Amino acid sequence: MPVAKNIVQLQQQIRSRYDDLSKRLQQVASYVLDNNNSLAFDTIAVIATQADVPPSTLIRFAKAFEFSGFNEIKQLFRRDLIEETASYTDRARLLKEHEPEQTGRGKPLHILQQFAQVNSQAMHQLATQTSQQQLEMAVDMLSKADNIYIIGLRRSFSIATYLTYALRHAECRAFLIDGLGGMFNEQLSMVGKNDLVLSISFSPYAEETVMLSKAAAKAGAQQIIITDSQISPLAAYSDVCFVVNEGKVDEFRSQSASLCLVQSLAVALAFKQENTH
Amino acid sequence: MPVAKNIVQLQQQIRSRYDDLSKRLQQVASYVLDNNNSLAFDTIAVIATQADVPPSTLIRFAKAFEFSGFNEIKQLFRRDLIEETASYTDRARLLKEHEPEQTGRGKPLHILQQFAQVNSQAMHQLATQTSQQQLEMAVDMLSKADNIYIIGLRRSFSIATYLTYALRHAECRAFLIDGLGGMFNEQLSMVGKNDLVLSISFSPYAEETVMLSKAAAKAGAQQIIITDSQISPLAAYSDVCFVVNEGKVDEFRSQSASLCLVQSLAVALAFKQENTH
DNA sequence: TATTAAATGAAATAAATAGTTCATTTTTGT
DNA sequence: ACAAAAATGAACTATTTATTTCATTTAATA
Repeated sequence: MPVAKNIVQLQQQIRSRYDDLSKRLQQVASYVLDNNNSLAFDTIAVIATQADVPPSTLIRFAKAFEFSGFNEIKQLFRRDLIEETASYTDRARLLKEHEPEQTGRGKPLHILQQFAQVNSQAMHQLATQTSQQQLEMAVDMLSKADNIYIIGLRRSFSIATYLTYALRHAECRAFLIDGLGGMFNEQLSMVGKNDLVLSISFSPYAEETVMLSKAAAKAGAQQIIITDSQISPLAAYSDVCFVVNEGKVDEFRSQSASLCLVQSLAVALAFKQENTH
Repeated sequence: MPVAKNIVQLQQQIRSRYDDLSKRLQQVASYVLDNNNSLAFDTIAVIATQADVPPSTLIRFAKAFEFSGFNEIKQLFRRDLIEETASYTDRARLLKEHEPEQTGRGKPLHILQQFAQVNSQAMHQLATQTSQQQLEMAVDMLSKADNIYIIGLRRSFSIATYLTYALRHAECRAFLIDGLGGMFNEQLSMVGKNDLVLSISFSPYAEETVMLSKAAAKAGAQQIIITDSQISPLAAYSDVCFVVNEGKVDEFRSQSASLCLVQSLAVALAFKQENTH
């Protein structure tokens, strides 16, 4: 019997061997099967107390399943928790540690696989960390605004571009602030009281985006912000602020989660319009 | 100021005092705000490395916020994670059991979850169905081209936009064909023999994109195509053709997989340039 | 720019946590 | 019921992890 590589395997092994274990080891087994969170977080001493066995029994249990110590079992549970909820950064680090030169570092396919992995993770995080309330508020604001001005420069420009396209398809008066013809100021000055500004900006935050945010605040317009950190300079001006944890490969940040968020907003808005007309 | 009793309180305190903190303490602050899971799981040594500060700074940070040590902060995040995962597991179970009206069909969060889900799958598919050979050939062609012309209209415009941005950062002569000022024909006619055209087009295929493809073929330029079907009208002209299977929610197609592909190409190219110079 | 205070980081120390040992108890087979 | 073997638990040791210290650097003040 090989040593278990993840929780599911371990649980299977425990169940299949349960009847052959000694009394104390059964106690441990049943605790291990029922208390995932405790295993991930508590110390051996605490776990031993909870399971009502001496600490050494835990180590014996681990060794009975071919581990070098109980800590390896705890690691298993930790990693599982991380995979369920973790920020992609944690994930990526784990990947790098556990998956050395498989596809070949720097090779295109390897890069693609890393991005795919990291994006997939970021998607999950986005879905779990975004609240219904934020979303509904944002959609509501979008649906009530006279005009919607969208700004996102440099890296964020493509996201802004897409959102503008999508909102137009939801029959919104959406305008992309692109600075075309050097007309940033002219475009910025259009924002009025019943309008809404949606800014997308990641570190390093573009000057113009921050300026628009200020201008919008002054004009009394509502604001939705999509950014990458709680302490983003934009967060201060926002009515609704989405902090998106994008994945990255080496130093290259992905965009996928932001794109997903933006598209979800547009589609949710489309649904809403449909139901109210 | 009383000591924070939970994550939300702590985050508020950090944000409000951020500007008054020293440089290193700000580094820690920003890491603490953005890496919940790392804080729950990693040791001080690991966190210090990730935040790029010495361990002692973490303890100083904790003390600046009235904790007795950094471990108290870690406890805060652990407790929060336990609560969060418990409720997430519950929610996930409920979702599966009551599929229909639980999160609410058409509700923003439900839409976001669906998109996150299908995108995550699409990522996986992309990573497994794309071949090393295609990718390497594409990267090679990109690195050798005199000029790179990129076209993608309507829905694909944002992807084209992003690729242009990314290639410019990899020090490529990349040009976005955007039809600005009604100059499609003028832009198209620039394509020469040693140039490369990268077209992105999904059904329904934009006329201009197909035209460019033909023009490029006539001019003897190389072509990379990103599309959604083997029988796309573009596939015929391509030297390398990526068929991307995007996810969709109801009738709304996602874009994330294409974005991921495009970014991987750009990063792979950047790596290649770096290694050859 | 000289002086002092604040911030920083490397290395040492303290605390905690995990794992080992061995004497004792319990079980098993005859 | 009696070895012999297996299981058990208390106390000990080793290891890892958190915290403190202090010499050095950086920034502020006069």
